[in-house]
Amino acid sequence: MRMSTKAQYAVRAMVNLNLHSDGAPVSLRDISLRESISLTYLEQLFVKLRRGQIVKSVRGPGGGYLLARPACEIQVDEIIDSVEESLVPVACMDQKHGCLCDEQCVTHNVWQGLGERIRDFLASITLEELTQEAKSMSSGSKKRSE
Amino acid sequence: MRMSTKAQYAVRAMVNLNLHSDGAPVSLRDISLRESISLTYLEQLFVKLRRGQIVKSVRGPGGGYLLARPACEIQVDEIIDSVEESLVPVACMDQKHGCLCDEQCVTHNVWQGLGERIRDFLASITLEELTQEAKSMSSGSKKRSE
DNA sequence: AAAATAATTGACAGTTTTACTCAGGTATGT
DNA sequence: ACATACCTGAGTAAAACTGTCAATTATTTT
Repeated sequence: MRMSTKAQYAVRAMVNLNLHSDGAPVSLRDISLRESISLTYLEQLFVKLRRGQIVKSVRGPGGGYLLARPACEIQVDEIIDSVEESLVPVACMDQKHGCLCDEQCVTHNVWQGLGERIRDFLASITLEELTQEAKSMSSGSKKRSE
Repeated sequence: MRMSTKAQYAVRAMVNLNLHSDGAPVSLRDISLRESISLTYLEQLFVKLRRGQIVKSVRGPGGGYLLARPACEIQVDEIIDSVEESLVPVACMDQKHGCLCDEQCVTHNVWQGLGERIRDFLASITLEELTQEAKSMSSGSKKRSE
């Protein structure tokens, strides 16, 4: 079981974007420098994030990206959905076509249930919350979560 | 996010093993035929399942595999653990070493929480339950789950 | 003891996915 | 016009996945 680094980068980048935005667009170059993620790779990710209605782009000098919605309305599962193919753990159940395997899918219910749990959990976390946590981590001492 | 087919095969094979065991060992050849999984691939999986204390092997003619414990004491997460590297979704947190990334891991808590949810869910399902479900599916009509 | 069965092991190979880079292009502010 | 920064698609090296093959070891039956 594995989450792609693509998804991890996307979440990190979104937190960083939200953390350093004060109304003005944030350029990918800045995020790239701060998070040590290759600029061209970030560009790829943000194309998808834009298509997923997570961010808006502003072109030209002084341009960059803005949140498409308030951070409290952006859920982590939406970020990952934009960037990855699917959150559901097994191939047989594409959300579009449903499950193709009729009979032998004894274990189908297991994977389906698991997929639902994963989504529920990630949907329960907002970008707002993550950003707040990041703030308290950098300002306060190193470990503050527990 | 994706669960490897290896894990899926392992769970299917274990259900099939439990379904057709009546005290005597079940050979991989039988499981291979019934589940249409290559024999040599099954062999790979069962080596790991044996090391994971999920099954016991009996060599020689009439040999095969037996459950190492009663089915009600075998949890799905244990099956997957034996066969896959880790259930935790991201690389940075190996259960052995803990997380290596100190500061920048704003999203660390997210993945850790997710990993716990996944484990909790899969640990809540036993091989016994899956086998019962499989029985009712094959004896009853085709769809009985809902 | 010999033969047959079946688990056991390690090495290897084809394919797919991942994680990027590169080379351009397009829009926009100064 | 020019610099900035988004936009796009093609390409690529490395890793992981999904198996196969060959050979060995242990056990039971004859």
